[in-house]
Amino acid sequence: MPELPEVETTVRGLARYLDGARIERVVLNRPDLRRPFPPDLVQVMTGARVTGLSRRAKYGLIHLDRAQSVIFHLGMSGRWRIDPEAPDTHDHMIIETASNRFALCDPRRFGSVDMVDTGALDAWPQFAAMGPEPLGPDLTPQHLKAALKGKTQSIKLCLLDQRIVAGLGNIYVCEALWRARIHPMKKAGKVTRTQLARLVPAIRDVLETSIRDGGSSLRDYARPDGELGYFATRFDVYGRTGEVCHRGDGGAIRRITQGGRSTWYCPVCQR
DNA sequence: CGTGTGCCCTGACAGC
DNA sequence: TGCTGTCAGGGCACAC
Repeated sequence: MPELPEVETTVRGLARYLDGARIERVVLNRPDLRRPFPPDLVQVMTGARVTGLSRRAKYGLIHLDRAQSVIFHLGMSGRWRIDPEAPDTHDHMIIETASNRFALCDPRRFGSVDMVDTGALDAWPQFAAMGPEPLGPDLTPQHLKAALKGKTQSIKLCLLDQRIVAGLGNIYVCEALWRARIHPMKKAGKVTRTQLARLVPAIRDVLETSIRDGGSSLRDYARPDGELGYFATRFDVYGRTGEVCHRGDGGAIRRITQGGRSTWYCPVCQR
């Protein structure tokens, strides 16, 4: 169930075992996920040393000493299992080092694995079109004002657009809009400067809080059974249909559909 | 161009 | 117990 905080947690967890290690064996249990696996993936990875791991938006990157980076996306249901005790039907890619085994498990197969020249990562089409990292210095109220100018689409759908901000998903858009007290149906071009000034720190805070919670579950990540422990955040709106707003305004959380996906919000405090 | 819709896939759960 | 329908944290192709 990966959004940015889960991908960040995953990358940090993987790095503890994989960074600096030599990949001894790679096994693909099927030819593809969303896309076919790169044809030379196994050949390039086998024998390579991992020089580092990083994250861009919801993508995790495994950098190799062969000027190539393996880029994984966890889709809706992907996760890495470290040292699993038993195989899973949906373990699609297995990586082995001298000390560990890593299984990329993704039942719905909405994820992907790509391989790109490390020097050309910024030019990789999926990255080239992306907006700023929400936790980086380039996400500012000014950036949002310019990117949303004239947009008649709802602010909710615009924030899910990776070209405007890279890495926000359904949960954290709902949560950030609640924190910033912005109605999800509001036309993006009409969101005020005052609201945008609240929205930027709201986005940062909710992501940072979740990463901290995810970070606390890194202990679970390293459990002998290899199960990935997801953070357990208490959401303010996500999935809370009919429950009372945590702001104390007496509002009942409402669920609507936008772009075919659910949105939750408080009709009292979000305007 | 911007915007809206449907689909990719499996599993969990509610209701009958 | 099994069936059916709905929904799920994402992204893309396609139609207008």
